[in-house]
Amino acid sequence: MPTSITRTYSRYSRDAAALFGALIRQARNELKITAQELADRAGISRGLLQRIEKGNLKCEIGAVFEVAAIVGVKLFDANDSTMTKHLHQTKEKLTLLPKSVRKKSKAVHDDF
Amino acid sequence: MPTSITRTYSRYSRDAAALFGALIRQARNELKITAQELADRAGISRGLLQRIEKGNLKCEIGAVFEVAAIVGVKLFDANDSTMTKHLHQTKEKLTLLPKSVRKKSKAVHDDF
DNA sequence: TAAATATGGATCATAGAAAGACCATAAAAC
DNA sequence: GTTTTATGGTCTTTCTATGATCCATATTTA
Repeated sequence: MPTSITRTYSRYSRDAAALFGALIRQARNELKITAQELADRAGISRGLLQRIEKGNLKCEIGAVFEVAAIVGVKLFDANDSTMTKHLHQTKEKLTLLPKSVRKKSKAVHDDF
Repeated sequence: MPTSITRTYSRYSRDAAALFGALIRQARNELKITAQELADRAGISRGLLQRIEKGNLKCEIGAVFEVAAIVGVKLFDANDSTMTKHLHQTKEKLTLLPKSVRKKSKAVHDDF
């Protein structure tokens, strides 16, 4: 076997993903929609949704975010501390937020 | 071209990933470590770190969480509202958290 | 200034994630 | 009870994200 690349994950990453998945599943159950329906709405397969809800770390983050957004589990809520805490300090991030579009001074340095 | 499956993402997912990547980059700059060094520590390539910092949604969530944890950008902080808010309501999630390990009543229904 | 280092981006091969079946069991609905 | 329906898991194929390597441009250091 030619060097299979087994990635290691920290405890924190595993816990975070597991909890995030559990939140999604809980929200889905409260909404009373089936796994198949949620998967369809997110544009993913039911199998992938299963892995997301189990906290599998080898899922693309886009799929996870989509599912989470649909059922209403959002990491980044406008009035939530997790993000806003970090937000008020820097200027770099302003270019990223949809609301405040800054005009660049001279050349294009940001590629977002 | 035989039907490439182009996935679509919601506005929210794109913004969340972009902001998350920006937070990582900001934290890395404040720590004054190079992209290569952070990538090495996370066990990923520099190219992947670049994409994470740019908010690319097609990255595995495990890699994103690892990087975030290293530089100290944590979605799920113990005393942070984003997670704890949802946490105090359900019992299902308790099996997931490292601290509170419940003993199952009879058979093994949970596979975590 | 020049030399060294860091970053952005592009290309390519491949390990592996995702889709799409499948089946078995579990849970609802009847 | 029976009949749907939902879920968990496995397997195979398709597709793509990742790592590696390259180069160009910034940025830093001497």
